[in-house]
Amino acid sequence: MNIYNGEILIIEYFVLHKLDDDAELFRVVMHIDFDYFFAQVEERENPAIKDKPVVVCVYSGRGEDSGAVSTANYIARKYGVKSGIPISSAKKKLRDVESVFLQVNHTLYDAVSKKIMNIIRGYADRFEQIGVDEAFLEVTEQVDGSFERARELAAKIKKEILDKEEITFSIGIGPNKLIAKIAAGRQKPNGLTAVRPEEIEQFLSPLPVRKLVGVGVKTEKALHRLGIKTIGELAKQNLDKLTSVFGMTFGAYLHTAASGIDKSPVQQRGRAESISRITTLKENTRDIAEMMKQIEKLAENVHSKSMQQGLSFKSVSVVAVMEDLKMRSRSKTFQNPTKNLETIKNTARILLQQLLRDETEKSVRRVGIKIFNLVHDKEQRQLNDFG
DNA sequence: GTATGCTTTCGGC
DNA sequence: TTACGGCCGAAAGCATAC
Repeated sequence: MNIYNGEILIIEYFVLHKLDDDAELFRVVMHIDFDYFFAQVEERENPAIKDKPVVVCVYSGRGEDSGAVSTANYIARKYGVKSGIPISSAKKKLRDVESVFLQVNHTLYDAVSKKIMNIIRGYADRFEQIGVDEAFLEVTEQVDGSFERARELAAKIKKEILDKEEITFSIGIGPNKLIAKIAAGRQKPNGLTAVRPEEIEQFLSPLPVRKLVGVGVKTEKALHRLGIKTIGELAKQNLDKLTSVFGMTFGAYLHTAASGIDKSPVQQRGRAESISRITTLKENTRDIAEMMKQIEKLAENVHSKSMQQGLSFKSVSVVAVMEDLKMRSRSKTFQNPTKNLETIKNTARILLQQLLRDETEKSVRRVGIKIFNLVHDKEQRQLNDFG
């Protein structure tokens, strides 16, 4: 959802008024969130590890325990192990416990995810997959607008996936995506939470403003300065005050979102918006030739993926993670889409030179590359036909 | 001042 | 030596146009 898009706001405004006239018109949306997915799949593959902490890791290849935690099961989480922390500190937290550390196996997780998604999709009027372990289902027609039937459907889906794939997940049900997503997060793992339209206010009002899509650290701080901490407090603000602080578009968005209003449709996602690869260097360096060796490999990787999917790209970006783990990036956008591998490599070299010219002190730990502003072959031909 | 769109950084998983 | 992945989309930052 692009909340800055005026067109969407106008549509929302229209639908709102339509709703006033026709009150029984509301949706039933389900959000499904697989529980600690990677670690859960590993437990399924080897049930013997189920009663121990399971930590799925990405090893960087630098030293024995260099790398970060991708996911951990709930037993490991009790010891403070969670996604993103260094493997070494996870081991420290678990030093007194018999635990299982595994390397990520994306091929396996992708295959399991695909099977499950294909089953779930069958129960939705419309289906929107978010990454490998989340999905929104529009089920209004499936359940004829009944939240009771939506609950039954959710239980049925849970049972079927447990029987067929031995995977559990948490489900949230609400009148829109915003509510369904927050609801899914309330009871985890293996939860089922439904919020009916008449329950929206009591459900949302005690929650921190940060839970709203569109509210990041900066907006949260700004709201705190105004004495607004909860969604309920935000909903009580008058529209003029919010728009005077946050601007017309964003202020109006905050106002409606805090009231639990979200008209963004459940929509089949198209192609990914970007394709990227990143890798950790064997040693920190400022030697461009050394980094380019890696970047060329990444470029070939990204390029072949884009070719498989029939995509051209208009933009290339290079990212460097410096020795202090701060991230720096530079990008370039072309006039016309291309699918040329050499364009990626040449552009990457120039961008990397630029980046190092601006960042003169630190050496580089990781390098990565990204193509974006992707154009599907068919769309491109159409554009050309009409252009 | 406000809306828009592009670039860079952040943050969730 | 305190010390960490890889991917994605969202959020923040910034430039430009009106």
